[in-house]
Amino acid sequence: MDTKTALLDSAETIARQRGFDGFSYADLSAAVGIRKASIHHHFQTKAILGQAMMERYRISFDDALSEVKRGTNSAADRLRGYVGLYQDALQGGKTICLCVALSSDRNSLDDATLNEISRFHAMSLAWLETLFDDAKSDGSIKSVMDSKLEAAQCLALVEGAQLMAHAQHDVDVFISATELLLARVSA
Amino acid sequence: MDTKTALLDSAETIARQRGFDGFSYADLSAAVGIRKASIHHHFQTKAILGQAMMERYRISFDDALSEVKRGTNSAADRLRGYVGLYQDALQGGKTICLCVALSSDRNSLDDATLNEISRFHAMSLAWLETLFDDAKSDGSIKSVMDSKLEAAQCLALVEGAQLMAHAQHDVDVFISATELLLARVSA
DNA sequence: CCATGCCAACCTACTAACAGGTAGGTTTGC
DNA sequence: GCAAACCTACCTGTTAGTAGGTTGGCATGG
Repeated sequence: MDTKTALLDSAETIARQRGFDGFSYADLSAAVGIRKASIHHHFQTKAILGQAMMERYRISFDDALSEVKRGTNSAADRLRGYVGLYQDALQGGKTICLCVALSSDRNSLDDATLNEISRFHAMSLAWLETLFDDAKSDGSIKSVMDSKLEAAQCLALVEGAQLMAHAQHDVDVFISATELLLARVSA
Repeated sequence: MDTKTALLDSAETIARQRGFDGFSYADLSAAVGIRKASIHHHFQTKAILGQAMMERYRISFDDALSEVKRGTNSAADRLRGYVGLYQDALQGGKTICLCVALSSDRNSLDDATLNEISRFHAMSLAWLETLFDDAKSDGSIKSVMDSKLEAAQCLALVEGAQLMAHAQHDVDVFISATELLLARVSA
């Protein structure tokens, strides 16, 4: 496999378990099998690696969202798919969404990476807003209020649920926290 | 002021801005005005300091919750007070709840501190569950479902809203994310 | 077809800064 | 005179990052 991709893969895996400050070039070196110094050949600084990692994550998450949209018919199903993405990302409580993981260590990130996080949020909010707009039309989600606010609430909820579930290494925490949201569609 | 208290104050302030990995004994030394080595006289290890910090935070938050309960008459007012606590803790987006801050760096925490985080969650959930139980009686919050689930959802929401608001250093993100929750009481 | 040059990819060996923590001595106030 | 509180000076390990050399494959020109 391409070394650069392997580095991004390992960095993402560890970052999603331990945060941005939680992985070092030494960790990556061990995981990928090249010397620490050689990593700098692919990513000159950790900041550059961080940005590349977050950018790739945002794009692949965007793809996943498109996939959810393509594979569902109602807004309700789409919401189930969305929450499912976050639940899957938990992997039993051991890992979290990269965006949540990096948000925590915001002080060690450079502006470019922070900007990627903002773009991730904006992308998610726009996707959710469309979802709730559609829900108003197809009536598949109960008592939808302002779509923008529904989107903001929904994103904060899944991110917070992930954070808590990860803190306790228990996916049930996530399930409980999102149950009422999903109850608005499954009744 | 008591040096030990000053150390806890500084540690909490920095931890709430930058996380547990985000502050060092050197930082505390500079903030409090004693030498790095002297800090070990008060807190032998950083793990001990972390636990003491989280324990103190949990207790003082418990007090704040009691205060909210004492100062309000309806479940609705209590919920407003609760969300207000989290919004105040943001201080414009610069700091977050210590529990959210430490949850992020869970891998650098020892078991005692993780346990404090669990106790914080349990305490919050119990308090919120009572709140929603009372809301069912006094009818001051719209369409309350299962109280346990409402509590889990509410806690995840405010923690997630804090995380996002902090990531973007913008308190409005918190306000948007919690607006619909508060709309259930202010209508 | 082979010599030359070139460059990406990797290496060893190092640095300066910083982390948490320790050993052991000094100050200060009851 | 004793102990809590603080100090200087140090240690070991880890961090991101750098300097500079080696390797191996590919393209070009004779």
